[in-house]
Amino acid sequence: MGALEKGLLVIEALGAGTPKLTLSGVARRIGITRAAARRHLLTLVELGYAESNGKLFWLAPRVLRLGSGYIIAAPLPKLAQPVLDRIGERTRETASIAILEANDIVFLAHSLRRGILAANTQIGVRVPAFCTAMGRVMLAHLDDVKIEEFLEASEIRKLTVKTMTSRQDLLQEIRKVRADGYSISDEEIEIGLRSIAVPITNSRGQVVAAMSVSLQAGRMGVSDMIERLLPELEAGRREIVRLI
Amino acid sequence: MGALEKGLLVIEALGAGTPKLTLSGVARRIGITRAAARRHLLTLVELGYAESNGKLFWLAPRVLRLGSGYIIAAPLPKLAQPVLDRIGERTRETASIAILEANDIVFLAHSLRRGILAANTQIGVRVPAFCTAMGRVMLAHLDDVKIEEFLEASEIRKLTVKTMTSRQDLLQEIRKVRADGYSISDEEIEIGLRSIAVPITNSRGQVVAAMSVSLQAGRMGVSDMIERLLPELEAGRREIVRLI
DNA sequence: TTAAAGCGTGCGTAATGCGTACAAAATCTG
DNA sequence: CAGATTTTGTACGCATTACGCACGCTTTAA
Repeated sequence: MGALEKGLLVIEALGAGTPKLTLSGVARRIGITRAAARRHLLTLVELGYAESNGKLFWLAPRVLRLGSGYIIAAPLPKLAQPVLDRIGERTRETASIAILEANDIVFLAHSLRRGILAANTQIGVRVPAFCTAMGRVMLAHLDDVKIEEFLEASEIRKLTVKTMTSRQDLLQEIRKVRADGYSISDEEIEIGLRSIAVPITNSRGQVVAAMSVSLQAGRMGVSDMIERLLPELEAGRREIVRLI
Repeated sequence: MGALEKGLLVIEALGAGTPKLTLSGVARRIGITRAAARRHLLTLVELGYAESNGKLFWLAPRVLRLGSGYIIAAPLPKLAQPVLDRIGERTRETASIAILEANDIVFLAHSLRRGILAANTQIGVRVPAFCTAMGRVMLAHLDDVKIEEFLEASEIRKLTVKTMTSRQDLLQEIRKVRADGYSISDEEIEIGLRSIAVPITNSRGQVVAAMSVSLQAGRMGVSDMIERLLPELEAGRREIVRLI
């Protein structure tokens, strides 16, 4: 069913990066002929998923129905929400769960907020996995070959001066996470932001998500995080795994 | 290009309501033959947008790439963000923008949060338009016939005891909003939540979004909101309209 | 000013997706 | 509990759909 595949790729192409694209731009980006791109774009416009001025094409709000469905329908956020809220209340910090999608983590739920929340942590937001505690904790349960493939496919870039960018070091770090059972990102995403994360497994033991607590760097040091936040996360993790 | 159309409908069907659906269930819900539903579902599974155990089908995280693209790529949230932040800072309340999508409003951006935020206001979240200030302010710029059609198509239900549910009254209220140029929702969405909203127009004068300030009912009365918050919103509105 | 490269579009053809018809479950009923 | 009946999932031949080539036009470079 090629039409569906290409159409979805077109939507992804329009959603990634440049907001408005020309017909040929879309064709080039996903490697199809211009004629095909044209047919798909015109169809998407007709269906209301895209808009056009005849020259450029861009996404219409209707595509929100496609993605948001997952977040609404997914069972994990619902059953994890009370656990997140409790952790948030007990630690007075922000607790979140996220999943791995391509090279990014995607936030699915947060604890009810107390105090100011870091800017880029809202539901549906994507952050490169390689530099986040949640990302590493999910990667740690892959075998080394897969991890290397993942790192190879990732666009590794410095988000802060502290971001680890050597693929060698990252593999080493993820191996360490695998042994520890948790991961910490110390200002690697944003200066002033520290996170600690644990994996969430389904009943068959497969890692399906990660849960984290994030805080301003000034509030707690790394060793305190392990001592005070990790037990909370572990308790929450056990509870969620039981519910899944 | 029927395959694409039906495939997208299948995704929407899987995303709406029941998280897991059977093949025939999908077919029934969108009015296609079971054979067609089967082909589309199998393709979606193969492409990684859906998952299945052979009997039931559900969405895979990959669909997040489709919807989130719009929010990331849309220009409005980006250029409105500083305005929202300024309003948030000056009023010490939460400022948001949203668009109208089908029968709902969808939040696209918020001011940086100070204090506690109402639970169901995160980016991408949908709320029925008929009972929100932002929804009504966007509806007000349609003609009466369209508004009646909209109300007819909406599932009007009481979210709180204060929710206005008579289609007559709602039309009347929206007419009033049209005259006033702003709209207030007084605990119609959630007890304890008041909002005031103004429309955002593009350079051709078409209403493309709405901007609001929301607050806990205890903090400010309706007349104070008009007196103190509306001027801020108006100033922000002018600024955004200039930038569009 | 001309050449060249890039872009969007119409058209005949081959493959794709269509619905019908059948088999297998699941559900109802006496 | 067995037969009847509805409901569900699957295979196949045909018609439609989507494919890419080729053409004409626009924009960029020489």
